[in-house]
Amino acid sequence: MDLQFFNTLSRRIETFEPSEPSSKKVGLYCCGPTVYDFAHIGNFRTFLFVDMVRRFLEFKGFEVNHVMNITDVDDKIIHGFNASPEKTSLRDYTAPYEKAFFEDFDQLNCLRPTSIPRATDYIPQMLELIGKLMENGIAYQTPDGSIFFSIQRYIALGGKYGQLVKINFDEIRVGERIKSDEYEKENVADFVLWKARVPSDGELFWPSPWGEGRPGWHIECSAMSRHILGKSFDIHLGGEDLAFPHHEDEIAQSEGSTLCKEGGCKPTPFVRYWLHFSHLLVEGKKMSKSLGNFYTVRDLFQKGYSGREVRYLLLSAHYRESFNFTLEGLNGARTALARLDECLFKLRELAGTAEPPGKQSALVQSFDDALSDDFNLSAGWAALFDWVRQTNKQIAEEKLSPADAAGLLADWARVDSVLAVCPQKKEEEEVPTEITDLLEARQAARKAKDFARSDAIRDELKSKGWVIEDTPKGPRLKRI
RNA sequence: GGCGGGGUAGCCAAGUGGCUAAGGCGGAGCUCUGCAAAAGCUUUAUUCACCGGUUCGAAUCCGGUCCUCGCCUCCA
Repeated sequence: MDLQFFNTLSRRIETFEPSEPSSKKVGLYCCGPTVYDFAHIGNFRTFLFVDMVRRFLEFKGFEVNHVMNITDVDDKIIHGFNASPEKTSLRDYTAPYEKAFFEDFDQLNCLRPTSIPRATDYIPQMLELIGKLMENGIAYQTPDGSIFFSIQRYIALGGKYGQLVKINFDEIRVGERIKSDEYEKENVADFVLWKARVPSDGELFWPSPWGEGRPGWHIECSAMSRHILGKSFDIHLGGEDLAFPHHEDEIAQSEGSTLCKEGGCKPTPFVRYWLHFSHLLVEGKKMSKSLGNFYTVRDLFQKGYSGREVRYLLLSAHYRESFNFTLEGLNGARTALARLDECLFKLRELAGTAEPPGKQSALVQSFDDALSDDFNLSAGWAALFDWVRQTNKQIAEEKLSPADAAGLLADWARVDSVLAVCPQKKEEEEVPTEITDLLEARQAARKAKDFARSDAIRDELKSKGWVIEDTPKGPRLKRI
């Protein structure tokens, strides 16, 4: 089954075809973190979905050029930097947040993007793009020195504004929802490409043909994506809130630069498919610090939850539906994954060193079908858990040969190349001799039918963090 | 005010015209066990916010009502 998903551009589900079908190469861009604070679980819902999309494209045999930018200059960063006691360099200020972001990123088992450009490394490319827009007469300078994008002139030259969101300019309530801007732009919806230097910026500014200043927010993504992926690429993803104005403005800047000032040129389409991810609710409410339902990923790690548990939960629902994140749900994730682990453990035990037969089970097919249908992860998980139940049954009935088990494990590996919830590294820690001694003592007590003593030892082990399961093959220790 | 999502079991969540309304958590029952288990199996919505309508047939389509969330401002 071909991959199909909802394209915000057409507002309908489309079959995905890369621009170069023969090469199977896919260019993918996602707006990355703004490094001024630790990323919260809402941010990571998006990054997790991006990772899932990338992994599934690879599962489908595509070769993905995955670009994720780092926004390391914006209002919040500038304010934070100027308020910080040691103003060494902007990079020194953002580096710890960037580092923390990737620690979280790795914990959640996200694959590193192919390229991770930083905004401040692409100022020349941004200036070049702004220059092109100035040349086309689409951008203009205000008396304070800032450069704005003129939506009116962009449209006059043949550009399309409002590709992602239907905009009715007459209905935008000026002053009520849109703050009257400190800059003197010609039109309400015009947006800034270059912000002229102001005293509060301190020492943070870059030179430009139009005076000292710093880039507007939207221009970085246009400049970086164009530089790395080209004027036109396949998929752009991000949170739903970014559709307007950020993504819309990216389109305007990028396509505007491909117009010609005399008019009559057709714009080169910026992106062929847009994917937007819905937001998260936490305990039924919008996440906010004042409500006390605001979690960074590290908060959850500190509460003892693992990356794979967070990953499972955040990836358990459909990407276009808002998802209600709860701690109760996270506990549920733990139980569900433990059941999966149990099944895999038994399969590994059974498979030993046997070779898989090489034929694919129904699991991979139904998983593929589920995700191919607009990334229906819920259906994907359902397929997986159906498989777990069936597998458990077959194990219990001793119907599986080692080769069968190896085959099932191979199918699982295929599915997990997308889900990525397999325990990272080898989490199987060494069992301390103290614990194995206790286990042996308990076995001796059981053999002597001294059950009071054996149960006491079991309780002691539990208090030390180990639980015993008596299986037909003997006792098994599990870490709590 | 404009635009766009939702309302499915105790909770989370698929399904968008027709087999028994997925799956996960929780609960219940059972099995293995000396007893247990964070082990396994089974079970758990005559019903899909409400009211009308279309249809042989609707959770799914149409009209209305109520509730809820998001975007239009920095925002995943």
